[in-house]
Amino acid sequence: MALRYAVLAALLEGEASGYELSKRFDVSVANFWSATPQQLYRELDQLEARGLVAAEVVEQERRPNKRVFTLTEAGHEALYAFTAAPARPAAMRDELVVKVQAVDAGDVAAVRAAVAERLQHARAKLALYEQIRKSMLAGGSEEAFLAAAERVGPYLTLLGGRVYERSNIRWCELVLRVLADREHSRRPALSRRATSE
Amino acid sequence: MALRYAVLAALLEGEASGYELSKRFDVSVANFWSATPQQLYRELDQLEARGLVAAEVVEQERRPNKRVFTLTEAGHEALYAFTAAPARPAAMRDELVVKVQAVDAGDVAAVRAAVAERLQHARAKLALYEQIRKSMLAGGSEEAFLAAAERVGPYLTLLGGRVYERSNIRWCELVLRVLADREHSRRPALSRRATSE
DNA sequence: ATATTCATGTAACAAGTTACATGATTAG
DNA sequence: CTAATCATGTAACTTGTTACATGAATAT
Repeated sequence: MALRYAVLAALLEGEASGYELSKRFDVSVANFWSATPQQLYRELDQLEARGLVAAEVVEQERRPNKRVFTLTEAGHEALYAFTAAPARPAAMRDELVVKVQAVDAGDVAAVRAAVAERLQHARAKLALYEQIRKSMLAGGSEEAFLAAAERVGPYLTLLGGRVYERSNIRWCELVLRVLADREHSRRPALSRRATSE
Repeated sequence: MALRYAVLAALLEGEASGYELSKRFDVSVANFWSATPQQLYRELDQLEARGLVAAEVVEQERRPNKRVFTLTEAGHEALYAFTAAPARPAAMRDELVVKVQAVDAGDVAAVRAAVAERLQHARAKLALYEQIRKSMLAGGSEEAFLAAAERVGPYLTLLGGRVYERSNIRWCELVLRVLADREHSRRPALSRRATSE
């Protein structure tokens, strides 16, 4: 269900083609929802069929034609209704955390590498968010921005991404520290079955 | 794929029935993966068919019989291989964030209420994590625990949950502050169409 | 020359959710 | 006596992922 509204919310930022939306929803950028292009094309078709978005084919000269989508009145209403409905708690699902949970029975070096990679990624994302924030504030203060802005939602979710990545960074650093200490203090490479049987 | 390994990782903590696992994976508690009982029963059947877990029917007197699952050698190997494989980045998917993103075109009061609820939930979870942490440390220091513990994975994911809920709390408080300020400074209830058309 | 970007889609599959069904036991 | 806990499952459905396919334009 929520993908539907994420798409409608994304269209609040302005009309877009499926391709353009797929950028806004790209895992490596998205700070409020992520989805693959395939999900978006399917969802957009359904939204159009239900009349929540309107598609207009824009012919391009040197590019394939594109279908540009806009929110309809019904789409606005559906989005409004969504914000008014109760939200269910977010489910925790992160592969990396499973690896860390299983690290004692796993390949410690590989897990450390995966955490290090996540750390790098989190830092890159944080830097990106800071940049976006700067350009949103356009030289002014946060207070000024919030007082003047028509829309605060995108700014708030941006700050959410910032807070999230920061905590990611803290956790990754902590995990790396602990695993490094472990490797120093424990002589034998931990066998898979060190603790069991 | 990852649910499979999350189940195997959970069984590192000791044998369990489907029902018992469903507690460990309960959304309101899970700090490393969440899943519904139905997913678990299905996954356990598959894992058993592949020989990654072994089921033993335990007959109980005043309770329905239960199937208790344990990791097999093949299960250990599969889990090890999983930790060694590259992880893909976690996708961002949280309904509440979509509501916040759309708050300017939505029911502000309802969104505030939803954020407040999340805040409460995050505080409760944080308190739970602190309690679990305390009982894991068993009166000693973190250093002592890490030096002595056979398994550090569960402790690290617990800290992950702690860091995550803390950032959740910070964000929720921030969002509530901003939305409250907004309501004070803006006289007219924001119509859904205030900025468009 | 080759890779990347723009632009859309189909098909098959894997994962996750919801509703329903059963039935005994224990705690309030 | 009612609700919660223990314990397992089926079926239908919705979401999300992966692989494949097409094809031109631009940047390296």
